[in-house]
Amino acid sequence: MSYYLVAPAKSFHQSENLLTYESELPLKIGQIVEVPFGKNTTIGIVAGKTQKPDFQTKAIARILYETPLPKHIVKALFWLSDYYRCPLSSVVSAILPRGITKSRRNTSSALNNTLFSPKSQNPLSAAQKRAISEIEANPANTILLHGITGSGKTNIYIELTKRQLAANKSVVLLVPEIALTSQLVQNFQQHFQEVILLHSEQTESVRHQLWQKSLEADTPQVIIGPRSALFAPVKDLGLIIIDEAHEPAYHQDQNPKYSALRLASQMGKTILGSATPLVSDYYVCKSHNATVELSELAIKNDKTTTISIIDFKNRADYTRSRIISNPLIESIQQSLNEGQQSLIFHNRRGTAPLTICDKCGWQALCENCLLPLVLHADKFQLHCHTCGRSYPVPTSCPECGNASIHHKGFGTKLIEEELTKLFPKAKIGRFDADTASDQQLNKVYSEVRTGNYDILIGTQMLAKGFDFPLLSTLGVVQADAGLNLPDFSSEERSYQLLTQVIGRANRGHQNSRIFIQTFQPNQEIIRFATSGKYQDFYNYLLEKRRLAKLPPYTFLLKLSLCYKTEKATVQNAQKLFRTIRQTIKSENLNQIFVSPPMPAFHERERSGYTWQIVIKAKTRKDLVKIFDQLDKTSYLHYDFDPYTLL
DNA sequence: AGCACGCCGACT
DNA sequence: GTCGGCGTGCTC
Repeated sequence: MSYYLVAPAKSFHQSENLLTYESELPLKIGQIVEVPFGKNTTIGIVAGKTQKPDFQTKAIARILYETPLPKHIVKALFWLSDYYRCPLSSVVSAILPRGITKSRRNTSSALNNTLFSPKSQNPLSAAQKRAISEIEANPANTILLHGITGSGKTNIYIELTKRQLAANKSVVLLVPEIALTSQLVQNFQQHFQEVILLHSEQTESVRHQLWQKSLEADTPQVIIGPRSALFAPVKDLGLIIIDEAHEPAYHQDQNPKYSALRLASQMGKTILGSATPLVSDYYVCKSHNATVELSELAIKNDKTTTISIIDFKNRADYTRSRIISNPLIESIQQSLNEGQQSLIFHNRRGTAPLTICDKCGWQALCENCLLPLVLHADKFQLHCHTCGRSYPVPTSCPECGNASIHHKGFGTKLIEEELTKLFPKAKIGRFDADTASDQQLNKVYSEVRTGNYDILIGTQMLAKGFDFPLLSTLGVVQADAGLNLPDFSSEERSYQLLTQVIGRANRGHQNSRIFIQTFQPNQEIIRFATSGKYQDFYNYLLEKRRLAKLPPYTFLLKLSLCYKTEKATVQNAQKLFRTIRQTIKSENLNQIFVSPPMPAFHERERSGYTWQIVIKAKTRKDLVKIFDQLDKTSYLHYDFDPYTLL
């Protein structure tokens, strides 16, 4: 009889806790087994052999797969639960596909998701060749490929992948969202026969079968998918490529909370591709001499682009419309006359984001979240964009009874109304989460591309990955929207978004005119994004981070407490705060900065009250030390290296 | 984490 | 009483 340590998919809070089971058959590390657990059974991953313990053991029920998980996946299992202090069970559940115990009927058509149509690769430019040899010569494990939009990062990914396959190694390519990057996906499918595409619209059965296919394959694989594609059990993982590595989609915000960038770096050689890297990632890679710059356009471009910044406060520019400036209107007209497209970008859905009473100051808030409700005039409803509830539009104030209800601010639906009035003959299309929920995202995508539209209105959905060959006018309605959120990453996200939007017009198809409307025309971020100078932005933000003791100069831990009542929340938050201070004192820790408890930005989410405490530390080790001494209850939520503090 | 259990204050 | 909210213990 042998004894094995098993990491179960259920219910253990402490990360080191493995369970011991007995087995007649020999087991291999990484094998997936079904084991008895309490009154039920669960699945688990074999973690190692052990001695007979001094307690009664139960026998392993069965081996689910003969083939064990590859080493890099087993390593990821323990690294994740240790680094992020999350339950081992939550990691096991994330690594294994849903419904792994079920047997699947083989529907091979669903599995053949590749559309291999061999196509010769565009020849590599000199700059691309140089970038590839720099990457290959660099001994660092994680390399940041900093390449502007249109510099041809895709070509580099394809070449690196070819070389890995030739060496019999597998490649995992992470993309933020499959639908929006489908040009990249199509390019890969044209070059590689073995591509396995993973995405959120696949059924449990298809995902399970694709997982099994890569577990049992004996040839190297190319996997394309979202952050969870890192858990594809490929043999001989040679390279992980993370495209648009600055995207928030690479941070999972439910347990196991993790950053796909950090995890990838632990699993193997990693390339981070981005035009606008996160300053923390750039800083870390730079300090390891692991950045590769690609600043030349792949295709020479003789078209001109002009950028005008238009002050929202200068009302003389807004005589024809309250929200679309005269120069932008004139440019749209010119594009219409010349049979070209205009793109109007605004990152706020709905008609109006505030509904208030002018007499008594009452404001329409969601009963659930206490956040402002957004008017959707076409449906004649108020919507909560946080929890999705909808309410009727009040005609008189529920507080004072006066009929002085007003809707303030503007969203994409109001912009659509406005443009329809200004250009009654133009074909106008609005693309945001409201239109995408009706239709499929992919359908929206093809509609935009084949586009019979004269004017496109959209949120950040349209800012990413789309190529508009006919675009000659680009308007950003309010570039400083979202810039002043009380969060350390809001400037960085505004910069990224604005850079991406501007990139839509900079593709060299047409001479194009860009109009940036803003209340803050001299704000640094707006200046850096419109001038396209990443280094200036980087230096500016890095200095701010240093002064504010924020990443990359410190590590962050966000603790939040959520109870049903405000009283319980505040009391427990204060108790938590005292415990933290005591730990710092008794452990004699230095350079730790603890914020006092404060209401979270989304204070009322999950129909409870949330307060939070943020700890900054010079070393991550100290953060872990403090965390490990706290009483863990199900009311305490925690996030190491949080992406935002909201 | 998720579940069972038992304790406690608040309310019909 | 009894119900909702909360703390505690348990899982090889």
